Amino acid sequence: MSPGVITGRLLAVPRWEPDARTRLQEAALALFDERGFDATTVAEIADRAGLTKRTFFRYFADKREVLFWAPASQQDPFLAGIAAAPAGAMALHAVCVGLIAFAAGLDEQGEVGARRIRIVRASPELWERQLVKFSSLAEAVARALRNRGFGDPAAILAAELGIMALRVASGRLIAEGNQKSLRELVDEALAELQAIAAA
Amino acid sequence: MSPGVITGRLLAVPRWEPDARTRLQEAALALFDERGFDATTVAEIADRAGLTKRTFFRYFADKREVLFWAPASQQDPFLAGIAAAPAGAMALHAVCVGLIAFAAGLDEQGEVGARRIRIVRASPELWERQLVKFSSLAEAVARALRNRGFGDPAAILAAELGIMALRVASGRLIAEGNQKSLRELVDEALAELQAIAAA
DNA sequence: CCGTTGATGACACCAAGTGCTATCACCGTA
DNA sequence: TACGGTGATAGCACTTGGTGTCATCAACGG
Repeated sequence: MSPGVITGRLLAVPRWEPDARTRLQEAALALFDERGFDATTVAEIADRAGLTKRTFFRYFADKREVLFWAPASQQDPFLAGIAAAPAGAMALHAVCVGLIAFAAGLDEQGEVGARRIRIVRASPELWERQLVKFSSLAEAVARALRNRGFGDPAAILAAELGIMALRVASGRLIAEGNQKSLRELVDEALAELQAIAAA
Repeated sequence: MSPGVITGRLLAVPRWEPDARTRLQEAALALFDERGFDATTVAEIADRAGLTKRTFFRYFADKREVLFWAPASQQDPFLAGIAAAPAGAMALHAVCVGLIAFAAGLDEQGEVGARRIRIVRASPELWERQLVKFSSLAEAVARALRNRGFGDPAAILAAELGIMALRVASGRLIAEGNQKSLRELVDEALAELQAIAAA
């Protein structure tokens, strides 16, 4: 924050616009929405963001990742919810607490989040990647459960059950045309799950 | 089976060796095992099978599919098991019957099946595709349950629960170094699942 | 004033995947 | 026997995803 820095930032034209990563994500979301994922090339995305193909691949490992990249903090509500669950709770109950907080966080993204989901469901390639994301989220949840002292069959299975509810709920989000929030749908899926598995 | 046909088949050198698809699959399995998935090109696979890259893509939609393609009849034990479950059974019980038959079928593939699983787990790209296969198997199971008259929350969730047990079991198959058969591991996973979800 | 750092551009390159055309054994038929 | 249709393949050009490498040049520190 020295005067020199301020002068440089305010008077000189910066060599590059800031937030390259965000610009790339916005450009990709817009183009995928207009033309579809397959009909959009990486060069076009980079172009709209005022960058080059090579720079795109410095920020995202591949073309699909641009739609999935998120700061690691997006998982925080989930993991915090697990950590905050009452001490004597069962593993699955801790997962429910975290999952509901997580779903509420996604609901807050509003229209951008909904467009994202629609684009992902429209492309088999993107849906494939979405499944990977669900799967690694399940692994993160299982780790969080182990940190709370749960043993291994319980930790893995409770994590997978929670993510399964999330997957089912996000499937219904499209089918039901946004009548309900993701949070409500997750609630429903969890309740149905208990009813079926207990039988 | 006319004489003309037999003469042609026995005396003339056939223009192409038969079973191109199988040859491609065997070549791919061998090369992936030797060098790994990434270090193997489609041209090399086709070459070892005595074909060309272009022909490879006539049989398989992409490089990964060569490891996953299977005659649709491989799912038959699963679906038949669901159809054969006792009339009054709950959805999840029908899924258990089919799932165990399916796992037993995979166990019969022996060493080839085990190599396949090892190769798939070694490559993130292939694991991504495996998740898709699990997911579409879940959809097929849900359809079979609907055909038996189960309603929709129950059909989808029971199907997902069964596939989840399969996924967990196949994960342990690697971790435990083939001590147990997939069928045994599926049994265990299903039992643990009930214990956790019922709580 | 000078050397370092870091984000970017520029370029060449490889491999996946596709569209199109040519080939030629096989098969049925006149 | 001759002839035309069929189907699996080769061959080739082309687009695109993705990577390795080097050059550039503002900002920063001494």
